Amino acid sequence: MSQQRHGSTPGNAPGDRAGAVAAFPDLPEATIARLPEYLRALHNLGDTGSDTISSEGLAAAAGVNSAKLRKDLSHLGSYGTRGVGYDVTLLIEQIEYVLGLHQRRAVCLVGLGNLGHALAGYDGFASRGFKIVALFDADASKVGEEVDGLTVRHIEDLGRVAVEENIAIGVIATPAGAAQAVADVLVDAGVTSILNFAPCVLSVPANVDVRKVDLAIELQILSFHEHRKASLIALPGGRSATADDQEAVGS
Amino acid sequence: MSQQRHGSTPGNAPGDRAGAVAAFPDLPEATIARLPEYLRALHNLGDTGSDTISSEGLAAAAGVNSAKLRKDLSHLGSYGTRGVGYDVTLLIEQIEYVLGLHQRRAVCLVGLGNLGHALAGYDGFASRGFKIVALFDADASKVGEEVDGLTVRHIEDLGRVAVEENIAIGVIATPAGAAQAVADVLVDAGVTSILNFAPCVLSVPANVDVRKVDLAIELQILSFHEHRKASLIALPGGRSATADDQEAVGS
DNA sequence: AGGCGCTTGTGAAGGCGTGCACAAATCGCG
DNA sequence: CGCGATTTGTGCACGCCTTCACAAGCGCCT
Ligand SMILES: NC(=O)c1ccc[n+]([C@@H]2O[C@H](COP(=O)([O-])OP(=O)(O)OC[C@H]3O[C@@H](n4cnc5c(N)ncnc54)[C@H](O)[C@@H]3O)[C@@H](O)[C@H]2O)c1
Ligand SMILES: NC(=O)c1ccc[n+]([C@@H]2O[C@H](COP(=O)([O-])OP(=O)(O)OC[C@H]3O[C@@H](n4cnc5c(N)ncnc54)[C@H](O)[C@@H]3O)[C@@H](O)[C@H]2O)c1
Repeated sequence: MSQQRHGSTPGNAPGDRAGAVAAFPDLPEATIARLPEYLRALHNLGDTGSDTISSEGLAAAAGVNSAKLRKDLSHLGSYGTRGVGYDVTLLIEQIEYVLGLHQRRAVCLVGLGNLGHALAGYDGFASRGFKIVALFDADASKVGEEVDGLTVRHIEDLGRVAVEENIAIGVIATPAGAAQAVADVLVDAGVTSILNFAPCVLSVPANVDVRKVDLAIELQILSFHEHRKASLIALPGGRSATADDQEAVGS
Repeated sequence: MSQQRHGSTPGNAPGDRAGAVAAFPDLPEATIARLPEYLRALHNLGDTGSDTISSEGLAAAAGVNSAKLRKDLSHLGSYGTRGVGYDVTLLIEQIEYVLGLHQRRAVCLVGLGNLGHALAGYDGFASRGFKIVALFDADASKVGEEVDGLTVRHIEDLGRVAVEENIAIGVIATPAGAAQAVADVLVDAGVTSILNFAPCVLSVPANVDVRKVDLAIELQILSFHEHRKASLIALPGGRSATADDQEAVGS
């Protein structure tokens, strides 16, 4: 993960694709994580009339502080007009370009169980710049099954198909025990981004990015806050009179 | 959200439930988010022999820095032995107590579409201290359906059932357009923690915690890194010779 | 043309989180 | 009983991120 900094050429507009292979402003990770939120808010706003949006308005729609929003957007090079706001369509274009959404990314999904089926049928992929191009499973009884227009293939074919379809992102929806093995297969096939739904840590080469979605972690964080809230609040309001350090569910 | 610090009474073991209503060490959010990871790693290690685990070993299993792990654990009050490590079962007990997992939390799920069905059938809830006690949907054709041992109820009944079952956590798996309305219903019913799968921001009172899981955001973050990697790397190794600023998917 | 109100972009300050490096503590063994 | 090996707990420094506050810039109205 080499870093690269360049103070010059701030005008890196989506229009001038000529020298577009050039370097990237190295955005803070925190900013990158928020750009998709801004993008969604912009798309929602796009329908509702106005051509421009103020940082205050967009920040409200995205649920963040307006100063933060301005700083985030300033990192990708000033596309607002003082006294007016940001041009909605231009800003959408700019953010989509930075996120690499100007090209449709090929995604494969591994593991067609409970969760895998839901993901395969999810239209949120296509509507946001991604396309599921292949489904894989190890279970012979699943291979050949047709899911949402795609035929489930055996995981052994992953290496070949990944190259054919130029797959960049792999989604793992297998049990935790199989996840590392699947990750290895994906890495061998040249996939450099992995989204992992299995509750386990994956070890991959440094050039591969892994993000994980763990339902249990989210719930446990919420549980902590419940616990804290219940232990701090004495008994004002609501039905919280029931002591927290007792049974919550019937049995 | 008042803060409270106490240097005394470091022995706040999960055993002495007598004065357990007392204050909480105000843990950093970042630490809280990692505790579930440690817990999972500990459970995995629990089966494999040894009674104690070193910070180095546990850190490796959880995929974090060992210094970070020690600092995290130190926040909940020193349960390790110098020269030896941490007692596995004791540490599990302690973390589970801090996370409020000593009691089983009642969870309800709203929206039994594609994703909702997968979540309802997920065994990762029960195995980690949660219990789905009710399912809700607005679609009359879904109400009455039996899913994984529970009957889908109409969302109008949510208020009543939430009190009956003492529901603390609500999971939203409806389309984005309905999510805010569902959140309002949950809040009115006294639910103070929400896990939101719909791609939208929810506005709730300050005492309600919301966490969101957004697939599209995760993918777009990965997409950004793909874009960056492709624009930085010239053409060494792999099959990355294909220019990034071109088509990725067939059409 | 000039002034006024509005909004962006950013300097600076403060807070939070991370990781190093080491002192303190404990165990096992001779 | 003492010593060395080992591992925890933490002081400290550094960097990232957030937030405030305000100057600079832009458009509109008179
Ligand atoms: N179901 C949910 O709502 C949910 C929610 C959050 C996380 N998860 C996690 O997602 C993962 C999948 O959950 P699920 O409920 O769909 O499980 P599942 O058992 O229903 O499905 C797992 C699928 O993976 C396939 N598989 C197993 N080993 C494989 C391998 N080596 N290569 C390819 N495919 C393989 C199986 O054949 C099966 O089809 C689990 O790790 C689970 O913890 C599930
Ligand atoms: N399917 C996935 O894999 C997936 C992944 C990530 C996020 N999501 C998100 O999760 C949500 C659900 O996705 P889905 O694919 O299951 O959609 P879906 O359309 O299949 O299911 C939505 C369900 O919500 C119910 N519903 C609608 N309005 C309601 C209301 N006011 N009260 C109660 N129930 C109501 C509908 O009757 C339906 O059963 C969406 O917001 C989607 O963006 C889905």
